[in-house]
Amino acid sequence: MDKIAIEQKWNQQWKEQKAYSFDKNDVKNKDYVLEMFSYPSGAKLHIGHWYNYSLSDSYARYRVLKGKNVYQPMGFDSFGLPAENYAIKTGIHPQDSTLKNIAVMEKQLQDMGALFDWDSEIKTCMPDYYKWTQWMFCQLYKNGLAYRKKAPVNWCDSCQTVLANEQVIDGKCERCGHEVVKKDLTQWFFKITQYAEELLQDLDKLDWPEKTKAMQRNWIGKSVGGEVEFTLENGKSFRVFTTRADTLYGCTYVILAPEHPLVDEITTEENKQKVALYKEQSAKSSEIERLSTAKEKTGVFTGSYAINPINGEKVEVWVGDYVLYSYGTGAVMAVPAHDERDFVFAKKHGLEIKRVIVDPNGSQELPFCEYGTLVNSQEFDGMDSATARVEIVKKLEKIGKGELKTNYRLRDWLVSRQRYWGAPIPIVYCPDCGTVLDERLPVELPYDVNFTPDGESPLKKCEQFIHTTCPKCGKPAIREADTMDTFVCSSWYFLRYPDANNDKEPFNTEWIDKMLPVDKYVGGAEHACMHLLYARFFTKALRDMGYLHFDEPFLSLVHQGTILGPDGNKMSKSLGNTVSPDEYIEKYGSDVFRTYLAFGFKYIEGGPWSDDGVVGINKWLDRVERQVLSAFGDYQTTDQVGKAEQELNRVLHNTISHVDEDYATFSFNTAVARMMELTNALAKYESCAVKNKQVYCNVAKQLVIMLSPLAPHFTEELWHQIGQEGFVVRQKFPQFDESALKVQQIELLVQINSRPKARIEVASDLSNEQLQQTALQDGKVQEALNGATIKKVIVVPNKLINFII
RNA sequence: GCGGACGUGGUGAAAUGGCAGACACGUAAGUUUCAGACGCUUAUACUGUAAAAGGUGUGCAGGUUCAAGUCCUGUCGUCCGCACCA
Repeated sequence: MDKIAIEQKWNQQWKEQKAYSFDKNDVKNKDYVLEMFSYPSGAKLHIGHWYNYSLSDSYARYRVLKGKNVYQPMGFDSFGLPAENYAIKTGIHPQDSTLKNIAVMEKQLQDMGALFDWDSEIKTCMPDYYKWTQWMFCQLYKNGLAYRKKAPVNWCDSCQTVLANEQVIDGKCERCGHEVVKKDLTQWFFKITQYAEELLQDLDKLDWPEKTKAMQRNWIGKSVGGEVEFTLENGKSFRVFTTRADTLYGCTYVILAPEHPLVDEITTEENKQKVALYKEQSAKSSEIERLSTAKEKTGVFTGSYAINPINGEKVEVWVGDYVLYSYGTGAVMAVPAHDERDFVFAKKHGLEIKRVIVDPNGSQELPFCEYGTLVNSQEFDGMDSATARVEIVKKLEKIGKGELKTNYRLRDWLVSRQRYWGAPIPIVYCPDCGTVLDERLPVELPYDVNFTPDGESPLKKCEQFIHTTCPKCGKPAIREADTMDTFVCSSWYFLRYPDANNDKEPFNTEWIDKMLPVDKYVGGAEHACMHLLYARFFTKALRDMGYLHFDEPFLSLVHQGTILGPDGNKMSKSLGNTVSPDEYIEKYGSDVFRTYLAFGFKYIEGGPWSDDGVVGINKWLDRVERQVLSAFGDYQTTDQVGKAEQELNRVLHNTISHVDEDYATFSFNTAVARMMELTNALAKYESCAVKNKQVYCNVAKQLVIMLSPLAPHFTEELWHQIGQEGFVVRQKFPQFDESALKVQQIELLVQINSRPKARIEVASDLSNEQLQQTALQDGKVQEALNGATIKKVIVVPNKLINFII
């Protein structure tokens, strides 16, 4: 068979005759299989795309064979920085390059032979989509989940622009290598922190890789503790957050972050210069430097004192940049005896170190950071740390100096970008009405814009865009010039797919309540704390607004592994280790390539590219073709079902049960191995002089069906060559018959003291006693036993018998 | 430092606690062919032997078990994520 020539034929016939399409009238039986949509940055599909999309499609096809009504959409995440940067470099407009890339990728994805539902295709850069992305912004704004505030962001002085976090690599600009600094700018945020607890709790409900769940837990970073109020001499007060209130009696000083607003207020005259200098220095140092654990702990004394509320002791107030203003309260109580950082700091600056916890193991060493028993803590002496960390806060609560408190490391999501190629933020600034939401959607992104970076949003210089009228009062007003992070677009696309052509609303609530959640989501692990977290946040926020009625978007998640370059490094143009799928597709066709990707790697692990096995897969498919055609050819037949037929059937059903499970768990490599075994069994049966046509043809047919998820064109062609009706995708996955696995004779391993000694042929239905008798009669066994006394006999049915002597 | 995963032939990799290396690639020999390609057959962990028998083998060291790649403890190494989060 010319595997390449038949591809176009079947792609066309499938399309024309609607070989498969999702049935909207059978939603109860729906199976929403989704792959993370792609970013059309390059012109063509790379190996990673093939690995993700073709094998997820194999899973989808498997589910169809299992009788599910599979919905598998496809689209493009088409806003974003790469297209804009490409435009800056070449002058080609991002929209032109993006749409051109999409056209090529669409063609390739169609040729792949996947079951994508093209009727619900999405392109996030088109107004009919981003209109609703803007609508999402409006809903979040109206519900207090979108707000604007001044915040430090990544700034590259050389490119004169703000950078996304992803663009900052080791503290440097990805594009020019210039050091990135923090700059205070007024930015838009989404209040994801409001959902921190639920985002954490609901992870337990999800069938996701443990690692991904762990990463999200870590990212959300819940810590339970208490806030303690310290009063200053001037009467003002501030709070610190601590998870170790049990060590409060050991607090010998407190530290404020340099950005803490109280710093200037409380610094005494003689310390002013020193503190100002320190603040300036820490502001200048890069984030990387400041957060480095290796960095020396620096700080200066403000000259002021605060009162420890638990014992009235006067402690020094310091400023130190190892305290982060963005976490907790931006202030920390220092307990040098029981915290490593405070210990180092106290040693360096000659501050008091006071032990209040004793090591249950008796060690005198400091710092001691574990739980222990309290000392020097008045009425709490003798109490264990776990109890005291709660009891001490409770006491403070009574005197109004503290409360139990839970903190999260998760920060609100900064969504504004000073960039052109994104969805405009639907906000208008009116001289009279102030900040006004603009619900005259879409707020269209203008085409003619000078997007050369100069430190300002490109849209700011676009007169026709920036000048508008106030939606409230109608007077002239100015538009927000920032666009939204592309992660906003991808935070809800899975909700749009099932209702992609709805021009009245982003989606119909009743309909997506039936279509969602996604049953199987497949995509890279790199999105663990970004896309996957944002999408969960959107789902919960929309649920609370009443637009949908489920809690989680993706019930089950699979990460495909990464295909690396042949040298074991990540494929990249700069390393020159990229491998193009095209040459393989041209030489062998997409089916061989898909099947090789299935067989050559453990799906969830990936690994370095090697094409050693491609030829082998090509050979195997040729073998399959020969065997299947041979089964439907001419030979001497019989109606008898003898040993050979039983054996062929046994292998068939063994294959069915394994392949079924393997497809379900994305273990494509072992599924192929089992089908190779079946092919070998067919070859063996072929050599029989007289054959049972019915048995033989049936096995061949079932093999074609089982193979079809991996090699759809090839199996379709075979299916018709052997005179079968209808399309393969409309067949049923073979039914497993356990009784076919039974054989009359089995080979039993005889062990003596767990050492293998002999193998004997026995009937499979013997009782344990009969087995034992049979085994003992065997010459080799007798020889090995040599008359010894048998103490114990262990029988593993159909496998082995073990004599302990 | 914290969290997650992994460690098996020349290579990709298999193994519900039950014969480690399935299935392939590669390699070697044979066969088919005018020849090559393709196909087919056989062999292929290490050691040992004329051949057997035997012995040793899943990073390392222990443990549980009749039986451990698999379970437990410790240890070394690799990869990934987070990291001054109070």
